[in-house]
Amino acid sequence: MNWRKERGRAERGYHHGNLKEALLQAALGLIAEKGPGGFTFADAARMAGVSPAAPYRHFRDRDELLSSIAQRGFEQFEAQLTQAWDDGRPDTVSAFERVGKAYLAFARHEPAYYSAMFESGLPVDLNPTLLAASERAFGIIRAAAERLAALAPPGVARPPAMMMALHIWSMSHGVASLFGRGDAARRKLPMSPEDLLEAQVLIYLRGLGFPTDRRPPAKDPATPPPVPSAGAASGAPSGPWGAPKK
Amino acid sequence: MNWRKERGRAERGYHHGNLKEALLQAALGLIAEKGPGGFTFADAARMAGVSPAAPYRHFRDRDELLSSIAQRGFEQFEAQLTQAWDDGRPDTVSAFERVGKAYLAFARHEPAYYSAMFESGLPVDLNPTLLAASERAFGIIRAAAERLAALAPPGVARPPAMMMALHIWSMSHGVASLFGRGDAARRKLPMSPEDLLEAQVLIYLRGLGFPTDRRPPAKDPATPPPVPSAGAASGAPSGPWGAPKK
DNA sequence: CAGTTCATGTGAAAGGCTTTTACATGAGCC
DNA sequence: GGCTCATGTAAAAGCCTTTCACATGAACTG
Repeated sequence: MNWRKERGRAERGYHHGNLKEALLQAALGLIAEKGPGGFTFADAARMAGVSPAAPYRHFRDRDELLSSIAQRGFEQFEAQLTQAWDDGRPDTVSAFERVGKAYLAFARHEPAYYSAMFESGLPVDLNPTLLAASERAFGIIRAAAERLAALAPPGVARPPAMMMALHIWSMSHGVASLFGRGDAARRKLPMSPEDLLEAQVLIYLRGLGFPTDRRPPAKDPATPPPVPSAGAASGAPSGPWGAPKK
Repeated sequence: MNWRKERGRAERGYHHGNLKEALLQAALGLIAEKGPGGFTFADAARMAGVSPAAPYRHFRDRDELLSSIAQRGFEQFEAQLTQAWDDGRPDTVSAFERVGKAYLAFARHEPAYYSAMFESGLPVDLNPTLLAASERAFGIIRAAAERLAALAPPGVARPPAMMMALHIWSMSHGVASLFGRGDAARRKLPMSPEDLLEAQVLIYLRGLGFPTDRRPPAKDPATPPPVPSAGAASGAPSGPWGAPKK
């Protein structure tokens, strides 16, 4: 993948040859460890072994670099969600839950992208390219919600898919933002973010009339389906429920 | 309240007299308009009419000022939630929903506090005072959840209150972060954040077995209770549901 | 009331970051 | 070989943060 960086600039020659990419990678690393506010244009340049002015040949300013990272983040995000959704296979409900897990997994494993996308203060709405990428990612959730809504129990009126999608997005984003990051600066939980979100989504779907006590073909015995509303100490590997720990 | 600021420094004399407070207010304004990252220690000093070094007599550094704002924010937040909860009057469910609305109202009307609290990248967990304030605020939600859990329908097993509280917090925070801010840099919605959250919470509660189709004493005819799961074009003043607007 | 003390503010300076501008280098192309 | 243009450099201006020695004056003390 990288084939000619990270060498003393003596061997590098005057031209870097891959600076734009090197800057993006450097910035990604810096954001991961110091947050989107702590990242510095000059630092990225230093890390790539070029002068502080060199990055301006590739990005108008610091914000444009940040936008590029957010852009790329939304693209990867969309790819992850698409893969998780897998067009609803093997069944809509379990694929839907996979999407939720993928959301959390992205926030956890790509904190730098996630920060750039959602916490950098970038005006997403004012950047058409970025906005489009963001909407493509949300589109996956909406498509999934549409398929799910079509499955709504026969008797009841069908829930609006757009609303469902927004609800699912809010839940995922809320859990991810408050508890889902790998970094230390988050709150302690009596259960994993994944379990928290899964229970929440199941309760929500049940509220829409979906039968969620399904325990389908038991295709994966390694992950016992949690009992969302009641059973208390279910499969959660963490501490017991109601311990306030205050 | 303020009684001797905002005058040419000629009249002010050598000592400001109220600098700490003035700095907090200035910072609050700056954060509101430029985000927690855009706010500058020097700007706050200038706005208060003192030299750039003066703030260091009141805050160890820029981060401590930010922490103070977050701290104050959590305190106000707690107060708002407490008032909204009103110890569960007149009935637990409607008080509960008022808490959700108060969460959104805070995010919307106090964007500067909200940013400092949740988006400034401050390590809340590492600041005991801040952590305590944050937990006091969350405590209101937890207390409300506990009262609500106690009301769970008789037949079913009682849902864990802590989990409910975390779910409600996630939903509120997700909606507020994604759609709830007054500033421009957020996404468009086919409905108000308030309606979106209310529907979500109602569906969630129904999923836990609560009867949510209650239409109580109709104490306030001005706000028609939305039909959460179905009826589509309910009382929402915005556009129709399913219009993707893509 | 005079004198002292100490919190609070000032000015200057060091060091870093951002961004611009003129100039240097060399890769790709006749 | 010589041109051209993308890419990098050096230097400089301007702003921010933070520190340090020093100034001011409000409050206390006798």
